[in-house]
Amino acid sequence: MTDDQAPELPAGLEAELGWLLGQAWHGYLTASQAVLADLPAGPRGHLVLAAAVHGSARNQIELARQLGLDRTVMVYLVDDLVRAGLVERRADPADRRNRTVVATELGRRRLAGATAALAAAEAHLLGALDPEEQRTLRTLLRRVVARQLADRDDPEAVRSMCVLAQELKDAAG
Amino acid sequence: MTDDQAPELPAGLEAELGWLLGQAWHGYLTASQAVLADLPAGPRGHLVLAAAVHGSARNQIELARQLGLDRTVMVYLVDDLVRAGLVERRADPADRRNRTVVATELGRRRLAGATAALAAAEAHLLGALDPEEQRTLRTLLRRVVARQLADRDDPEAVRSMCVLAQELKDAAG
DNA sequence: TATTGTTATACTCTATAACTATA
DNA sequence: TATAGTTATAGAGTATAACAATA
Repeated sequence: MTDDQAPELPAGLEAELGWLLGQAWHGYLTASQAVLADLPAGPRGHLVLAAAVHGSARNQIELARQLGLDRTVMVYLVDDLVRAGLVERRADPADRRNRTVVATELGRRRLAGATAALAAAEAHLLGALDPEEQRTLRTLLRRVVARQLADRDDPEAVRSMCVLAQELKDAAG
Repeated sequence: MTDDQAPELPAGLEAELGWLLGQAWHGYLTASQAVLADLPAGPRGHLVLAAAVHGSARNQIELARQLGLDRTVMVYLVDDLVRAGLVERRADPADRRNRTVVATELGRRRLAGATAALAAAEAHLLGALDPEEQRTLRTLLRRVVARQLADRDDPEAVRSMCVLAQELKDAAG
């Protein structure tokens, strides 16, 4: 058992960030889908349900922006959760265009179970790291993602990256 | 500018591993696609091209297993790279079922440019972290992924996780 | 006119099965 | 029969545009 290192990979690729992120994401998807199979829309349904229980958004668009989803997929996700009786769409008296997504009592109970199951999946996924390292990984990821979200609304950031990349390409090719 | 923390997220979700991994992966995909737009098949084409240059696999199935791809998508990726003149399929005299994927001279040159461009994208993506932290993140991810790959061929691992998740669900719900 | 929610459409990615050629 | 490569097909996920209701 050489189980801590040596995933059989072409040399020079084992530290490839894209490959690492892709594999980690794929592993999370697989594990969370297996564990949340009985929840409508799987891991993304859990995300929406959790937000509904917390009640942090006044309408679906705000909810979509918070979770990094498109407003059109939010419709399908909420549809599925409504059909399962886990959330309700409530009209906003102040602005009748808004639909506030609120969790039902059943939704709250199911969220508790789903969160516990997801915790087991995450513990399994990060099983190679000790608790301190797990905290470090989450912190680093959180900072990377925070920067990303800030850049997302800043076209200048992406443009300057592409210009730099083109210069490097010209220099190398 | 509160730009280092506080991505506007429902409380309790900002440390959600699945959300963090999904956002990080999405950010990597977007950045790498922008920077590798002229490379066939984008970031995955780069992965295959890099493996071809390194010459670590004797046939397409071995290549697919190394990169964590399906053998059927490998066909499309290699097709695209062949059409662009970056790699060739060579018959293996010892076993004529095998196709060895080898890089052309043009492929080698394009890989150098693509790798440089990708490095710029990664630097931008991890710009919130200092070099030491970037190394730490890669190391932690590598260990997580290595464990995953080991588990992937071990059905017992997934099963035991699901059993534990069900127990937690029953206890919570 | 702008915004929210919704629907329809198309495109990509993925997963599966089946077919061929070799062994 | 088993394996490597390929092809075809269906499903999920995503992105875009268009539409109705409301502001």
